[in-house]
Amino acid sequence: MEGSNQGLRNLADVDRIVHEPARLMILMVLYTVEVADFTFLINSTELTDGNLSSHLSKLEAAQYVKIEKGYDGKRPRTRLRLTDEGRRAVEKYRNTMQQALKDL
Amino acid sequence: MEGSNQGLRNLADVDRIVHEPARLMILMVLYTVEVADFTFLINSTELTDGNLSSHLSKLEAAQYVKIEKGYDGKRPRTRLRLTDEGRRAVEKYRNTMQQALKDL
DNA sequence: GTTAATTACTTTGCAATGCAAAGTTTCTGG
DNA sequence: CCAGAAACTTTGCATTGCAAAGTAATTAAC
Repeated sequence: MEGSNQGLRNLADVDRIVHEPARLMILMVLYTVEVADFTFLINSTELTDGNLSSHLSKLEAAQYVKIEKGYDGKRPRTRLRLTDEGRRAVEKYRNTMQQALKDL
Repeated sequence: MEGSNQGLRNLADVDRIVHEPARLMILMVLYTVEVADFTFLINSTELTDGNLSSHLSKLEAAQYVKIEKGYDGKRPRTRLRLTDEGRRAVEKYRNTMQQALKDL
């Protein structure tokens, strides 16, 4: 078997997009609810609107979330959901971190 | 009981000193071996000497590791070890992350 | 014995990042 | 009307992590 520091080595290249706490919170919410709007994410993560917006842009650029802009009547309503790639990234991240922390 | 997003909320203020992958690797090594020298840490983390040095300085500034400079014959030898505070920080970090990732 | 290379670090330079604050646009209440 | 509020986006800036360069002492080569 490999040495017990295998989990440790994997930390060197964790996905920084996912690793950032604010984004991990966003991703965790989207992982479980499947679709959420901007306001819901503010409430569940307690991020400021500015930070939520910029993190969502990063997640979109990484192709981890899809941003669907629409309207609820006349008010803008943005809906967010994980892409398949985003879902895989979250799962990979979870495995990496759990493995690393397990034998710590 | 609290909602299941309690673990999520705790992510908002994870200890960034510990959260940084390079430093987490260093801390994990020191957590298990109790004392290590600079060269050993280069080998076990595969960080470059420059990065190891600067991360160790940060960990020292945070009072998470103690840097003991000495000599092995004529060659300089720096020994690193976790402080009690550093050990507690690692344990707290592990708990926070495991809790957050558990129900993801 | 002088030069070259290695060891063991530290410091510097810089592009990228996260957060707060300011800005924008549309809507609603009095 | 017009003063906020809602729903975002953009800007500004201090902080960071990494790579590359620098330093100082030691050993190796010739």
